[in-house]
Amino acid sequence: MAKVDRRIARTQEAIKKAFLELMAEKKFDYITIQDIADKADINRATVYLHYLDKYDLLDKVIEGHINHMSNLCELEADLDWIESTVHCMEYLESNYLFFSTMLASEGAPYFRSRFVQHNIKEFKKELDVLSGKNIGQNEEIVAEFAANAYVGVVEWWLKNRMPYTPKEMAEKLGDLLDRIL
Amino acid sequence: MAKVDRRIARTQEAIKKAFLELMAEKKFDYITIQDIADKADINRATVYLHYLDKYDLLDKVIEGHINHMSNLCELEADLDWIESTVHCMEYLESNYLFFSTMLASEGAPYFRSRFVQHNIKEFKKELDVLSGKNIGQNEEIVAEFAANAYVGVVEWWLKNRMPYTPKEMAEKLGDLLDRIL
DNA sequence: ACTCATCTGTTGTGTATACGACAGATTAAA
DNA sequence: TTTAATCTGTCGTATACACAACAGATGAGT
Repeated sequence: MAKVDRRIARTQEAIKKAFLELMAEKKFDYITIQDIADKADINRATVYLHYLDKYDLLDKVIEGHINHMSNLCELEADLDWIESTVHCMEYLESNYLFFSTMLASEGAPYFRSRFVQHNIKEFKKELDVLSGKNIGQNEEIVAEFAANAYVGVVEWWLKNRMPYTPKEMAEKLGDLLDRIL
Repeated sequence: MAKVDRRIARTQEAIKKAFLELMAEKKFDYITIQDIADKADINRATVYLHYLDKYDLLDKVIEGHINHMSNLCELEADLDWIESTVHCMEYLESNYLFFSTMLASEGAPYFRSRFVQHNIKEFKKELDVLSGKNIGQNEEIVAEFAANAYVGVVEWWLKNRMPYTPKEMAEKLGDLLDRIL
C-alpha cells in the first residue's frame, strides 16, 4: 500500500487514541473537538484537516474496528471458522470499553448498522442458494436474516457484560449459523 | 517561558526518548543517527534540524539531567540538605542505566566535566571564605576540591552498582562535605 | 586492491501542522 | 432578557517536518 506521510499517520493515531480514551470517560455526545485536540496535544484546526466533524471521526473509527475484525477473519481463512470467530470475539472483548459505550450511547445505530451491513456482505460471499438447505431461498433475505441474528447476539453479549467466553460464543454462534447457511 | 511549537517539543522528546532507549541497548559509540531517527520514527534529516550530531545530542541530554537534578535541589531549598540530596541520589538511581553506561563509555568525560562544573558553581554560592572554617582559603580551590570529591564519590557509587541506599549516600556525603564547606 | 553496504551531513521542494483570529452557534448563569 | 463563556468551522500565514537525492566517509568482506 502507498506509504503515508509519517506526520499523517502520527496525527491520526493521536486523534483516534484521544477519542477512544474520551469515549471511556464520557458519552459521545459530550465529547467536543476541543477535548480531542487537547488530549491528542495537537491544534484544533488539525482535526478538521482529517475529519469533517466528530461524527465523521466516529465513522472512521468504527470502520477501523470493522476492518480489523474483517482482517482477523480473512487472514485466518485457512483456519477453522470457529477459530477465527474466537479471535473476533476476543477482539470485541479487549475493546469492551469502546464497544459497550458505543452501544449504550446514541452512537449505537451508527455502529450497529455498519456492522450489520458488513456482515451481510460477508455472508453473501459464502451463501449458496443453488444447492443445499437454501435452495429456492432469496439471497438478500437469508443474508439479512443471518447478519441481524449474528449482530444481535453480539450486542446482547456485550450489553450483558460478556457472560460467556469468546470460545463459548464462537461455538454457540457457529452452531446456530450452521442451521442457516 | 516562551511557548514552544508543539511539533518541536514532540520531536525533541521523541529523539531523546529514542536515544535513551538506544543507550540501554548499545554503547554510545555504536549508536548512529539512523538508529535514532528510526526508533523515534522521524526523518533522519529532522534530527539535524535540532542537533549538530550525536555528540551535541548527548550534550543536551546531559544538560537536561543536570538541570533536572538542579531543580530538585532548588525546589526543595526549604528542605533539609540531606532531604534534597536523597532525591538527587534517587534520581541517579532511577536513571542508573543511562548514567552507568554514560560513565562506562567514552561519553564519560563529557558527563563528568559538566557535572563537576555545575557543582563548582553551586558550591560557590554557599561558600564563605570570610568567616568560619575557610577563612583565608581561596574560593576557587575549595569549590574545585569539594565538587571533585562529590562527583568522584557519585561516580564510585554508580560504578559499584550503588552499594548504599540514596539515604545512606546523602548522609555520608553530607557528613564529609560539612567538614569542608 | 576492490567492491558493497551503510552512515553521514546537506540541500531543495512539497506538505502537514501550529497558531492566531474571526464570526456565528450554543449554553449557562445573572 | 442580557452577559459571559465555550465550542464551532474556517481562514491566512509561518514554520517544522517528510522525503528524495546527493557526494563523501567509513567499514566489512572478498
